[in-house]
Amino acid sequence: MAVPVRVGAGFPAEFPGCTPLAAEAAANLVRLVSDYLAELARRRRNIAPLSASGFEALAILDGAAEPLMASAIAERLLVTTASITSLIDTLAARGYVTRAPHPSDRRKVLIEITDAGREIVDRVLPVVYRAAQDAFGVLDDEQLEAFIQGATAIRSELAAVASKPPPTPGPRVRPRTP
Amino acid sequence: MAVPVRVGAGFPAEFPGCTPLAAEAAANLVRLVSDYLAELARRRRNIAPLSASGFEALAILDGAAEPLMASAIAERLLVTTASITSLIDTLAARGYVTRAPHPSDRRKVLIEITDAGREIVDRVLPVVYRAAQDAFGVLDDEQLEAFIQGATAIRSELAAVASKPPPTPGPRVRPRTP
DNA sequence: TATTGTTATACTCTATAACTATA
DNA sequence: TATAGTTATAGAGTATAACAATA
Repeated sequence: MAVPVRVGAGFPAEFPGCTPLAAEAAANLVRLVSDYLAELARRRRNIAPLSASGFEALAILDGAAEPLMASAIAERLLVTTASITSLIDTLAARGYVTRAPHPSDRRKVLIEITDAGREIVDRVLPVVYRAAQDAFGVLDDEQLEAFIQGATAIRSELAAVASKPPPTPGPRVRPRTP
Repeated sequence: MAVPVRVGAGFPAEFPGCTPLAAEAAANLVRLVSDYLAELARRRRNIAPLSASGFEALAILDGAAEPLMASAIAERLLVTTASITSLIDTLAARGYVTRAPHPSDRRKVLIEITDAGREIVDRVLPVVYRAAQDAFGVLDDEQLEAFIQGATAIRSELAAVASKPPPTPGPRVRPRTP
């Protein structure tokens, strides 16, 4: 039985700018997602020796239902085009994608998923969603909807602060050590 | 304004084993934590050129209030002792920790945080908790407590399934593409 | 023999910068 | 000049395996 991550009694004195509940919610969610992603990786490992980005790129290509430019995949994965090149190299070497020239603009390369690649997606997606159900299915619909709404509200706030310079909070009030 | 990640209308037919809300809650929380960690990394970058593991190791040493064995840090960070060696190398090169021989067992090495290391912790912790407050402070206490309890319940379930062999879910019912 | 830590090595992921070839 | 992609290079992070020193 897992136990919540909690801050100590001295926390409000040490960090007056943050409520214990905000710090605890952040810590518990980071732990949860870390554990969840580890379980996902464990279940995926039996399917193919691909990185999370590799599986995700295949799922993107499968969902697009048409070949995509390398830069389109880079955008969705939030990585540089240079990083995509080596990722595509790996996927192509395993036979999961092919490169084809763009018909009208010869600078561009179209990435197309192969049948073997689609088979990987067909096997991976049920595993991913089975894990989601196994884990998050312990909550009821109302709780899940509250998670979704809460997560969205926090992400909105994060998007707002991400464009500002990082704030310089007040100093830590280091507890005296006896 | 961020928008919730939602699955499509065809989801229940395609993945009968998973409810849309479970899949959506998982996706939204992964996105949230990813965004949150990115914001944390952005704010930490102004303090010292250290990795997340580096900051965490310093915080562990600071919190322990006494020198720790290398293996103790490895345990808490969930990495091998070989990985800790190079992490400690980095921290020692920057003057944030020192290695000292264990007084009675000469196989062991005690890692001690320096004043410079403590200064880093003193500057990093307020930034971390300020970010937690900025982001999670948009929810009220009741919502935050629900997050903490829900995250703990899910982590318990994850701990339970982690020891079992990964399940092999039913096949995906691929939607017909026109 | 078992334990602690280090070294050697390798692999993945990602980034920046310079480059090619188009447009 | 600008764009799409590749190559070259580098660095972080982590792992496994072999090893040395010590218990």
